[in-house]
Amino acid sequence: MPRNATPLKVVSPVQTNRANSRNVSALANPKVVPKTGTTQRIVDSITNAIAERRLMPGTKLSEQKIGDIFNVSRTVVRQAFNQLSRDRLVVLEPARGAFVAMPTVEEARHVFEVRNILEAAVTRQLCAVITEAQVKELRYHLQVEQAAVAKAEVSGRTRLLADFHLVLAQMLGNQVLVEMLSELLIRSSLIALMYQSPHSAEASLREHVAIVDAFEKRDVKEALRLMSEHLDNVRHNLHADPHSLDLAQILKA
Amino acid sequence: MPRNATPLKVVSPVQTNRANSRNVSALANPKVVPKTGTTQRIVDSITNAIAERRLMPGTKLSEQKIGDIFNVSRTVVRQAFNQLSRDRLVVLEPARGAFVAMPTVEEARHVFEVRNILEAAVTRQLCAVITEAQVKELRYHLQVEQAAVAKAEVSGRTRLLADFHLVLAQMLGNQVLVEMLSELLIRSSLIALMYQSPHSAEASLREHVAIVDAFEKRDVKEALRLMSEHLDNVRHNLHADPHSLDLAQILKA
DNA sequence: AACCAAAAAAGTGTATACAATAAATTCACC
DNA sequence: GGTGAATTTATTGTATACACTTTTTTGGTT
Repeated sequence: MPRNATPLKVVSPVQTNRANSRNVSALANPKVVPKTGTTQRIVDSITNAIAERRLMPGTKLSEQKIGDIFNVSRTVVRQAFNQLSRDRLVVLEPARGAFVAMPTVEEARHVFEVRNILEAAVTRQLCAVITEAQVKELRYHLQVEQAAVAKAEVSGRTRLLADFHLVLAQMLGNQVLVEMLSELLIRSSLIALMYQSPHSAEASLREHVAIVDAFEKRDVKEALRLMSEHLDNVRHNLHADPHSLDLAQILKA
Repeated sequence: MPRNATPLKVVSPVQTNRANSRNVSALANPKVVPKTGTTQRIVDSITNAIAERRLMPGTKLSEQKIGDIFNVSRTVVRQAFNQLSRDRLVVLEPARGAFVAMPTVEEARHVFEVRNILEAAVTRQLCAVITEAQVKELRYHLQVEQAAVAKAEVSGRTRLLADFHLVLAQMLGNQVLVEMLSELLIRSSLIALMYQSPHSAEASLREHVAIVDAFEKRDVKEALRLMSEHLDNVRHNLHADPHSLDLAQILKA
């Protein structure tokens, strides 16, 4: 599928970028390596890059280039790719390499359906047990979202808006649930990116506020309705044609 | 946590076991290698071994030994371990190695809670759209389960009983849902194994039959009740003390 | 100039080598 | 004889080498 792969061009690798120097540091400073999760750092970096729209769907990820950027060997990069492919953020084509995933409309629908199932359950359960302190915590989160939206901070904004849903799940104290929802949220952001949801950040934020209001009133019925509506709004505003994005990109070049 | 690891002893590796011959075949027959998913074969093999109770929780998995068994290098084994750790079937301890996971009681509770959420949704949705043909398919599956339970076929039986739940999800046609539930089912079998659920296979089968009956009558309310009860039965029969298993094993040796 | 075949280049798949860390053993000492 | 530090052994973490596959380039032909 990713036949027409856009060339790799990571915008900002977060890293001390003395790249294209092929492992000189290995001997230069033998003890400076952080040692804790070099492979995880790569996974996080690429995950962030995708979530923050710096890496476009279909982009080919070369093992050598990524390895050079992070000053590690292909072995480590390959491990990172394997993790990312388990998260469905990249697809591994045998003997061809790793590409940023391009979810189909069907897959997108399925992801949102499962999100709906999980988040409805979260809403129902949380409404029954939420405390005053937790409501305050949510209000604070909304303030942070507000700030990000106001500043037109595109990169962090998507992240923050998704985080809202994660915070709700975390309040139930079920780690398994949090992990699964987390995976779905990351995939959702990739989907939103591919199908360029026109659902504005402002609208999302408004809906989040309404949901917290319902939580505060312990109004389960209302909370469920709002949450379902919120997800529907995001889902239904997806363009059916993913190529609208690709073509725009291609025409620029 | 897996300080006291039982020594590795895979019962039947399914494989042409000319093991402990360190990659002689690499030159001997250069084209005979199946090429398609050598790493996946290892993942499946270990997954099966865990699900069928041939590999006990806490068992240390040595890269070299596994590699010798399958006649591959540690590189491939390591990839397999990474996948397995994403499925939570093995835990990777830095610089110490891979161990078959030992889920805590808390984790077990969380897994069953999420299963409950997902399977309730499956039951509700499927009840609304299930066809005659699908009911027949379920009846057939019950027959296969029956046969496995009757033959006291311990290894395949657990697998089959879990498969029932997966088939239900598959009938909704949502691949994302199937994958997530699949992960939870594998973890459930590991949990059942660790905490030695006394819930008998016969009881599970009876409950499956009752659930299909409710499906046939399109009785959503009844189906939901039965499914929830079924999961509760499995969950509540878990022993709180996982060491009962470990000690029994240790005392034998 | 367009098209196809063959050669070259680049990139992935796996094995192996070596360094770093943890486990096991030895041996001295109490 | 038991305990603990030091050494030895085993095992994991990472880099690199090489085989094989895919992609690109090149050069000849229509």
